[in-house]
Amino acid sequence: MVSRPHTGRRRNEAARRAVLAATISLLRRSEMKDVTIEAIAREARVGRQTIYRWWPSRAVIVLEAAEDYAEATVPDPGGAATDDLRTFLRATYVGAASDRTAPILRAIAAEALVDTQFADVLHRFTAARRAVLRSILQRHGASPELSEYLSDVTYGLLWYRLLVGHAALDETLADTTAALVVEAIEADREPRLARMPEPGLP
Amino acid sequence: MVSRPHTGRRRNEAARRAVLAATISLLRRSEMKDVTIEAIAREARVGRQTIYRWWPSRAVIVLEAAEDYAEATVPDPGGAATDDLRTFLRATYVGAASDRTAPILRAIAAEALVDTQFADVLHRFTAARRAVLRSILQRHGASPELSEYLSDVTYGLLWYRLLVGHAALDETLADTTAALVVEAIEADREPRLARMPEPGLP
Amino acid sequence: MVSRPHTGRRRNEAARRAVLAATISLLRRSEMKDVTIEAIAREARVGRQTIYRWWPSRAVIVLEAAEDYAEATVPDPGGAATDDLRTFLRATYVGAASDRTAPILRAIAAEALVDTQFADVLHRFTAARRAVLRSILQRHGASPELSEYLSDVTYGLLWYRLLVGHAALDETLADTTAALVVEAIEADREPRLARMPEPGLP
Amino acid sequence: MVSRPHTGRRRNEAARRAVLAATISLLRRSEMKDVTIEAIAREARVGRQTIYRWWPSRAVIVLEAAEDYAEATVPDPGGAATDDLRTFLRATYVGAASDRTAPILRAIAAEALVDTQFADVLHRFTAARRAVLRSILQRHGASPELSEYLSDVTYGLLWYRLLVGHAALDETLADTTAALVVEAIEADREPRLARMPEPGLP
DNA sequence: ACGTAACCGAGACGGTACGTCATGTCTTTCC
DNA sequence: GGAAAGACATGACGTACCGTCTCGGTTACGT
Repeated sequence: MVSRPHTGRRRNEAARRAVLAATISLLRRSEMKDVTIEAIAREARVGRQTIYRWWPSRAVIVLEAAEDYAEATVPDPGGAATDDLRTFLRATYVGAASDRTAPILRAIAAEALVDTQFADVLHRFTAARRAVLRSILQRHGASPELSEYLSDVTYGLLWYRLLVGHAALDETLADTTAALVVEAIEADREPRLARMPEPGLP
Repeated sequence: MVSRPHTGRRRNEAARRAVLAATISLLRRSEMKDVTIEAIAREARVGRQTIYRWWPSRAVIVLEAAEDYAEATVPDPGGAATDDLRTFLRATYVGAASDRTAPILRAIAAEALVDTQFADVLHRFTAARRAVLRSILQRHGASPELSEYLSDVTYGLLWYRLLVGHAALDETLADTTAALVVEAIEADREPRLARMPEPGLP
Repeated sequence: MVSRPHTGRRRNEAARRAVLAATISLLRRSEMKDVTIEAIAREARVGRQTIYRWWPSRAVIVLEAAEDYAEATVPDPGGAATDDLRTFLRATYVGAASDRTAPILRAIAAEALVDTQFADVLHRFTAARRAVLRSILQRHGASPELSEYLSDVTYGLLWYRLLVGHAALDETLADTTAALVVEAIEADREPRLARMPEPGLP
Repeated sequence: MVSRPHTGRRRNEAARRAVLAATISLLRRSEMKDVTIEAIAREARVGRQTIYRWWPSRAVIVLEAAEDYAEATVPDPGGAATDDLRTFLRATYVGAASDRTAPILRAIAAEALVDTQFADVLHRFTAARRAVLRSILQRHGASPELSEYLSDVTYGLLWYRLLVGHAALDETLADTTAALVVEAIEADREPRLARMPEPGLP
């Protein structure tokens, strides 16, 4: 006897999309603390149990919403443009800072700081981005170790301004950072001068 | 006529300290989401109303606890050691990453991401740190604009690793960053080569 | 088209009964001021929200508990026995004075005196009882107005002794009151003497 | 050695009067449940501790306020008018029902139902009133036992309407009750007819 | 006149109950 | 068997009073 491949109603794609859309919408309109599962279900006109059936936590909803959103709005993340570091950084910074995206990134960070199980969601999320940047940097001549470090520097700047909000994330910043990164790669290959002395020595 | 400056029982300093100590203790032992006002009151053996009387929100308790703690454990933040960039960065990174401090910093960031009114608390908190670093960088020869940028880079790295937790915040990282910063200052004064071409141009 | 009559989980009858039983139990064991919603929920092992969902106030819980209890313990309120006034009053007085019932009636009165919204709960509660007595009195020949007055007299005596507690509510009292009432009905129909001398009679 | 009779500041009579006046005022304006010690202190512009120093419970404040008030407003309770039953009942019912007095009587009853130690305050309070009425009834020819019973009937009616509030306490009611009482006294001396049969007998 | 003891107002303290909200689970009915 | 509706126990929220405990300041004796 052939085992039945599936019984019962299939997952309702409309409900899934309604939940993710409601999450994005709430994320933009409200503070994170008001993006409750209750509110998402209300907004999406969906049963609360439907959410619990398909997503293990609010964090994961937010993440999936963010990925869904990223996929829809950044159609070509791995295109030819990424060959050029400056273009990549400009797109990255400006995209992250946009009113549509920033609240989502901030929400993900907030959850990660509050909830352990969501911390590695953020871990994976950022790791994917760093991996892309690392490969670009290596194509620009950076060693694996250096590209690791420099992608932390690059994304650190992004998240820091996102977090603190004291200064803009714009194309100028992207260009400055691109220059810094290129400079660092070159310096790593042919050191300019004597390094700094050890602390405590004259 | 001067109205009476105070009537009635004075604020109990022991209760204040108990609340802050309980907050620090919970911050270290638990996830942020378990650091409820309820839990703080329980831990501090204090009436809940006493907390509401003196602190407007959980965020402010956490901040005050953090400041209280910083004051008690970092007795000399502006000492002679800060003359040396590398020493400063080592102390900053290692101190921030310590098991005692990291949870507090993370808690402050979490609140800032969730609560609008607390966001500028983080703003001021980080501004003070950047100001110190900026003055060090300027003593190392950086222009005001460059020191602004480089302190963002430096603290961005710190907060990024604090946030994502994918890599250590140690002395090696501090040294690498010190080198990057010094390199950037020098490059700003005597550019090494031709800059990168404009994107989109041949 | 008739809209859907109900969706979702039904009200849990066990929870309802548990709340009412807990209320009766607390009413007997404690002073009224200790019969808090908190305590009822604890005693009934029921969520506090469940109580707020179904009852608008503590007063209404107590009323429903009392009615539920009255229904369970006075199984035949409209039976043949009530044809006889004396039997009805004996049952009413002795029942009200019993250790099981008196605390409940006193508790209801206490709340009514303290809380406006509970006052009309007592209003309805007592009105139902007076209505029964009124119909008995009318079967005994009393006019509507007189039966209204006499049922106030009869229940007034009951509540007064319940309130002050200076004398018993027993069968002797019931009999005396039955006699008083019958006397009053007869006197209303054929005045004993020249009360106010009828015009035209000697 | 003779113990010192008193040292230190004397009790502030103004504060005492302010508390009692505030209590009477609140009793009239609010529900009993809003007459909190907090509210009394606020209204009287008096420290809360001053209340706790002199009065053991809210009930006692209410009682003292009531006595204070009665003394001030009912200068001659035992005048010649009490010779006449109807006049006495009219004054009693209308006085009790007045907007100034009813809230106070209700408050006393409420406390008596809730607080055991205050129950006999109500006991004594009502006993004094019944004693007056009893002596009037005996002057109208009632036996001691009958006058006991009839004064319960008379005051029962009063308190019942005060408690339930479903009907007025006015001069008509007083007259009707006076007639009922007179009728009962006469019937007790020369029974009209055969009494009712024992319940349960054929 | 001066000490000192008790009173006064104000108000902080640890508690407890309030009524509301969101959580994650369970149940019912419809599709 | 998926989905919407909605009841369930739980527990934190922020508020109001409770009764107690300081506080400075104010009387009003007794020396």
